[in-house]
Amino acid sequence: MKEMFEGLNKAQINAVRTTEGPVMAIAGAGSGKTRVLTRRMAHLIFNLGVPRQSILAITFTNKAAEEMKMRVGSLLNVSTRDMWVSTFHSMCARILREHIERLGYNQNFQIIDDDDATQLIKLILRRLNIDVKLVKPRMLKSLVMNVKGDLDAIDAYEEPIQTYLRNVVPEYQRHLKANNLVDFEDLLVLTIELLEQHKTVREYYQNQFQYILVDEFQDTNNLQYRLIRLLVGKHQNVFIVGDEDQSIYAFRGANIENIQRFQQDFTNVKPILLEQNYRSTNNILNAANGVIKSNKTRIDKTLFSTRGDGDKVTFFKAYTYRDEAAYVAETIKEYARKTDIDFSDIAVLYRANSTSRTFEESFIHKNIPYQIVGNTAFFRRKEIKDVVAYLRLTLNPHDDYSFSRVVNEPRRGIGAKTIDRLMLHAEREQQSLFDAVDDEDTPLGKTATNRLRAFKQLIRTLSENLKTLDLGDFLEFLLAETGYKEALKFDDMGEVRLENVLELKSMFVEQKRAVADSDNTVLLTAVLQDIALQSQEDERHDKNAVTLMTLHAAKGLEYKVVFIVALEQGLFPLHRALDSAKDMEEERRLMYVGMTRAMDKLFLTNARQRRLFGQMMMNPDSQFLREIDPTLLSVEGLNKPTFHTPSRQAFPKHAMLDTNDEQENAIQKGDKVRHKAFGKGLVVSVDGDQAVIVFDQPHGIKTLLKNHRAIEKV
DNA sequence: AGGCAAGGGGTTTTT
DNA sequence: CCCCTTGCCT
Repeated sequence: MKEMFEGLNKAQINAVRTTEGPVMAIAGAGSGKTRVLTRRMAHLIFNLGVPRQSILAITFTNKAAEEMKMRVGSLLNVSTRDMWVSTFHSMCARILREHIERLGYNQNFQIIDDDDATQLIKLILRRLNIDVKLVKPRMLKSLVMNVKGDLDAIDAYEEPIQTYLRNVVPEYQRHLKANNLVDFEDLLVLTIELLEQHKTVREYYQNQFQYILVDEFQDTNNLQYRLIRLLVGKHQNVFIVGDEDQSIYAFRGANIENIQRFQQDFTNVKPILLEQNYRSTNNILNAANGVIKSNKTRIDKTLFSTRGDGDKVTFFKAYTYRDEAAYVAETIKEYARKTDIDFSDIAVLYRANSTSRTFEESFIHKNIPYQIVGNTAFFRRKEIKDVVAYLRLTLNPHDDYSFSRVVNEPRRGIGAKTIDRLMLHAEREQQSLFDAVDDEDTPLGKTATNRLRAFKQLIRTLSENLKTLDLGDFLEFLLAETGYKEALKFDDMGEVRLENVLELKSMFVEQKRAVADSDNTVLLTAVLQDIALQSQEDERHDKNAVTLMTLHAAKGLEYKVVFIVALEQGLFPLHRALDSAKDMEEERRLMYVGMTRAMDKLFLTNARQRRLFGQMMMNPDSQFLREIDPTLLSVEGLNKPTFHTPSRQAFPKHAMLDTNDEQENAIQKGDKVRHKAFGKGLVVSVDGDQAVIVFDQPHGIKTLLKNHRAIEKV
């Protein structure tokens, strides 16, 4: 149909119509790639008669997948419910749910999240008598994830890490498999294993997926790349969309080189370049282009927009971090008052989650509705994780991980010692904790054994009731029977927590509507899978509120007005990236991603002083600010050239007043000081609240509390 | 068993 | 500043 190409430019139409063979679309920020992807799918289905289930589209988040399905659905007026539009992880879970028994796992496998994986690693480290102070479980966990798909990679690590990995990886995998658990990485690794080892399964999917589309290709990791290669059958109809300038997930194994690899591994790759930006005004775009240009390892491309120049990019430097937050809040209020921009058109982006707090406080203070994406993700809350553990235990009583999580939650007088002993015993006897409880020769006292048996009986009761009750009722039953609900009454946050837990009910209802199967086990497994694979973005609600989130979470989104805050060297870019060219380039791409989220107006802000890790810090401006052509900037606040003439002060005074200046004359490196006892001195360095000061002889070098009243700046 | 306080250590991004 | 561990006390 004609309207399939309506409103598309030449390059976009080309991207939609070039359906056969490998195609690589390089799509700059805001170049309408989502549009291209949805139109391409619609074109395949509607114009070319491709069955809906023959298309596999990979997106970066579940939310993006849902949106894509919805758009295709409304374009064609068909149901897209069972289309294969999903993230890599969801796709893998769907495939594994079908075939995982070939790999020796049970069909009802559960997916554990990162926190759980870290905990498990920690437990294993303890078992192996490795000091968790020497190896951080978190750190080791990410290494384990890195080598999982390719055990030979362990050789490349130095000692003692190599030995740790050699010992921990097999143990960790054994634990997961024994408990019928898979982690995020397993979803990919096991699917690859399945497809590589089972020709019939591989050919089945290769035949099914006649057309494969992959979004955000620059952020695929090596396993995901391998998966794509396995799935692309003889037809070679694979369409990738990416932009190396927006690759921001290297820490998670994303490999930009996959873009080059793609061109080598597939023959006759047709390149398509989408350079017209439909999102931002030229001032914003040029500012962003200026920043990204400093990256050496990239192919130069220049986005252009026909949206006009628009406003200049505003850079505001505040005195303190609170001033900065007050400025942002004030500015937002002004927008809301003077323009037709809604709160939901505005986003505040930062490098690290911890930055959000100050802004949150300021928004509360100024009555600005806001929502924070990600911070304490719903599904990572304790109460949710507890109930999920109960639900998992109900489905599989031999899930030791869930068992130990809730055996004493709420308190049942089963302490750490008891659990530890039980675990060791179970380990020796090669059985689950659930089974070990009934053993005659456990090294446990009578009281402990009785309490454990009562818990075991509780799990049995839950399992039985799951068969008969409606899922919603079952949840209520569980909360009552386990005593969890009762315990919440004594919790300060109990009411909210109970509400959170009961939200699961609506997920049950939804799942029931989506899945024809009414078997509770199947439904519950599906809900638990959704919970495990839910991403931060997926939980965004679209109420009329300013959105606060990390730059990473902003990927793929756009807002009329965007603030990028805390632009200080050391914070963004992060100090740990400063001495690595590679990391710096990734930071810069992150900045680029952030800037290109803005449609109409971009604010860049920072503060001279910031409270960080409990200390006052003074950091210079982020170097990214210097990488922007000054003619595109409108400078306000402390750096404003005319700042000292109050009449021309662009920013409301109250933004500056609404703060407590904690130390107007904080001592810095290079300052000359006078000490009551030691006389004149020169500050050579400042570390937290301490300063190293060189005094005249005979006193010499001293480290002193910099704010002490004995010291004064001269 | 469990609660509480003190102390130490680390601070990024997340499917 | 916050999280986790540890050790002491009940």
